[in-house]
Amino acid sequence: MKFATWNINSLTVRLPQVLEWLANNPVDVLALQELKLTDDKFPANAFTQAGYCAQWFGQKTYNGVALISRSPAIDVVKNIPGFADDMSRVISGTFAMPDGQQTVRVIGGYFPNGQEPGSDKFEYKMNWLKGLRDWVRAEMSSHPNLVLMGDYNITFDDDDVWDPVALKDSIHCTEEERYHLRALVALGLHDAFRLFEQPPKSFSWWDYRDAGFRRNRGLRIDHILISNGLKPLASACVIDKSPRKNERPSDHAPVVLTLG
DNA sequence: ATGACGGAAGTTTTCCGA
Repeated sequence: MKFATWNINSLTVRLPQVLEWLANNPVDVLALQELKLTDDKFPANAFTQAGYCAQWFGQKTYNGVALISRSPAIDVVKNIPGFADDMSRVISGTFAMPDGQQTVRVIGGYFPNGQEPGSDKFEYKMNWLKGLRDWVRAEMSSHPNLVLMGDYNITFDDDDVWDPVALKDSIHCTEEERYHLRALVALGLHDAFRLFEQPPKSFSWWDYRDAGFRRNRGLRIDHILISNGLKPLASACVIDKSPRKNERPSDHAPVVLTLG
């Protein structure tokens, strides 16, 4: 099985790139973030014609998430039960596994940016992370096979940061954010990317400004966390920079996990 | 210290992202 997550920064702009990427990279479930469109504008037919099912949860201008999948999702939930939120940031669904017996619960998330430590948006990010964790804990108790993937907007450590000295304690790199990320892992999850040897300075996002990608000035903030039940099946996890060759790329690259 | 790039809304400028 293959799982992927990709913040595409406007599905309206990036739909052709998503379809091309799916044609070249068949996956079982692709989580998308930052659709930046309302539900009525979601291009469901384009995915159907490409042979994929889709579940989506959009919003005007900002946010918006979707799960694109080979087989249909069941038990789809939008946002975090128990955490009131007027932003569309989370979508989850359950999918059959190849053995036809087991299922896997997949949660796709667009974590809050947080803007700046000390800001109202940072406080919202912390509250959101606590709400997410309480819900994921409950989900894991009923789903031993669970994938939590998306744009986390948090780095794990200095290895995820192009200039850890200059960016120390700045947004995505604060100890408070990293505490919440470690607390998610402590539920019994694993950073799939670090289960494998990786090139140094591996990033999933680069600032559009100042030639960030060309100079590899980036952050690793898009993650795939997998439960203990799935860890023995993991065989590869990579960041795919190939969509950056497009004329108008997203500022994020897809992260792809292979099980089996 | 600031802006840089890109998208959206919506009108020449602002908000926001990371």
